[in-house]
Amino acid sequence: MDERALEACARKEARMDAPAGDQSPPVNLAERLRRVWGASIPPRVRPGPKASLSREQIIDAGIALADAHGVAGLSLVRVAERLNVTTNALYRYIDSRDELNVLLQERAFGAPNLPAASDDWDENVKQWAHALRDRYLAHPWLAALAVNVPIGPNSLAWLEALLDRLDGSGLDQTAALRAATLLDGYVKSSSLTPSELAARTAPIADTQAVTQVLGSLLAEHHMPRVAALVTAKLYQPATSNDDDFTFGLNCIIAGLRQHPTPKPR
Amino acid sequence: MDERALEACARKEARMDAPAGDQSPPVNLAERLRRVWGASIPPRVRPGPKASLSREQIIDAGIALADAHGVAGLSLVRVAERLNVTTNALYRYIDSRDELNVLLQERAFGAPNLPAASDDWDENVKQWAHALRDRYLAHPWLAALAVNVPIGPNSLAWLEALLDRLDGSGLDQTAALRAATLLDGYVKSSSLTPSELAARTAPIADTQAVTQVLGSLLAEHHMPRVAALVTAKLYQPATSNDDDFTFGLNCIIAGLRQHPTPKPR
DNA sequence: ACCTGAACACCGTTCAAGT
DNA sequence: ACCTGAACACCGTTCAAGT
Repeated sequence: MDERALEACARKEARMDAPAGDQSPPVNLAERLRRVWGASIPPRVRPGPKASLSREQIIDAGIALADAHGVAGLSLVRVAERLNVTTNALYRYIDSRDELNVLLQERAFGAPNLPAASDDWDENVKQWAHALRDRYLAHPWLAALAVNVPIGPNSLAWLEALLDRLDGSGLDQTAALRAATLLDGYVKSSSLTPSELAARTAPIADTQAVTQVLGSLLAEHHMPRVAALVTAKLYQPATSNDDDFTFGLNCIIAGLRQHPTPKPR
Repeated sequence: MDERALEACARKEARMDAPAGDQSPPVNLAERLRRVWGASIPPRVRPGPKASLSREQIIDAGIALADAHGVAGLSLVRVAERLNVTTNALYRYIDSRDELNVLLQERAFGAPNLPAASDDWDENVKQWAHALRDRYLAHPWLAALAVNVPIGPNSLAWLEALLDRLDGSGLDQTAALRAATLLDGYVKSSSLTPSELAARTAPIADTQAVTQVLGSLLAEHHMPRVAALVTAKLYQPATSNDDDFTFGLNCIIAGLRQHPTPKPR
């Protein structure tokens, strides 16, 4: 009898029996924090063969892969392939796929590089938003990457920079955090390209037939406004227009200016 | 020599050779449109054994699964398991995993049920936002579901309803669409719970040690504002506060009211 | 027309070896 | 200490059968 098979089977049973058997083994967050922040730690000299890889190389490969093939094309297997290594070897350098996501996000965000702040807090915030958006546009997969609450130095530095620029607005701490969340979420969601959104991306090629069919369906179900958008070719996912972005951004900032506390600029 | 193996190999080669070999076989969108909208089509009487399943049953199972285990726990395998059927059998009813996502989204959104509109367009829009948010809160996985541009009757009905309620604002068609996109995106992104966000959800249990470590890292790197949030326990992902949502919503609407064209309410 | 069984091309992760 | 080989538990999808 194969002991290994039995063991695996037992493991599976345990998983199925678990009351809310979703949670993976708890991640040691404190440990990950140190790992993610400690990128610049000099490689310790250790006995045994020296490493053939480095975290930086793994990140490089991941970025290249994602840039070329999107989130869907990113996997540990492909990263390893690109580095001429077996997949398992990567686990000497990273914890899990999840940690790779965090590292890629950190690299793609980079440290915030903003134009010098002026006296207008709202101008400063707009600059921040455009700068962050540039990062998203440079890496279309970035907004689609599955990552938990930000814990890396770069993501947090962007948040810090925003809070700094919101200081001039006169919003109290709670309101400032809410404003920051709103702005951050807006930049991210407005940078989400539909091609990255769906796992299996479908070329929406046959627009002719589609608008035809959709148009009659919408008429049939009495949705005149959406129908108007479709026939006016306004309902096009592809065009992530820059004017669209500015519209939303201006709207949010105008709204913030309206908030009780802020002083007029 | 095994013909099958050869064939598969050839297929793989073809995939690898493809210039931008990401795209899956193009989805026939017009066909999917008909399938997604035609839920109420009476089952045709056909020769052969009658179906043991229905699209509705598959959707039921998918919803139950996602409600219980989140996006990560949703798969064709599990759906089939729950219906006492092999995975392959599902392909008699649905096109692909992608189509299942669309169907689940449609079901979870449901047809918009809104309180009667008043004279205040901004009040009407707020009601819309809260109603949609309720749908997201009822199905925490909904905001995390990977779905392309909305094409189903329910998603589009929600959009239609919003555009209808924006009519009173005096915004022109372009501005109204932008406002709708902004509002829709805000409701979605503000409903995204971090537990659904990351593929392998990590229980951020050891807050004690984490805030400790993070605090000193932030001090070291001169991020006083973020540090203040952490020590003030404000930087908690869990609490998707209702006041937070209202803040952002009010802000957006106040901003819209500021827009050149709209008439004051 | 439906469902199954078998096979395929992927995934992330773990463990026992080799050096 | 590092890397490989082998194995595992998943995924979605296709195809040739059976009824």
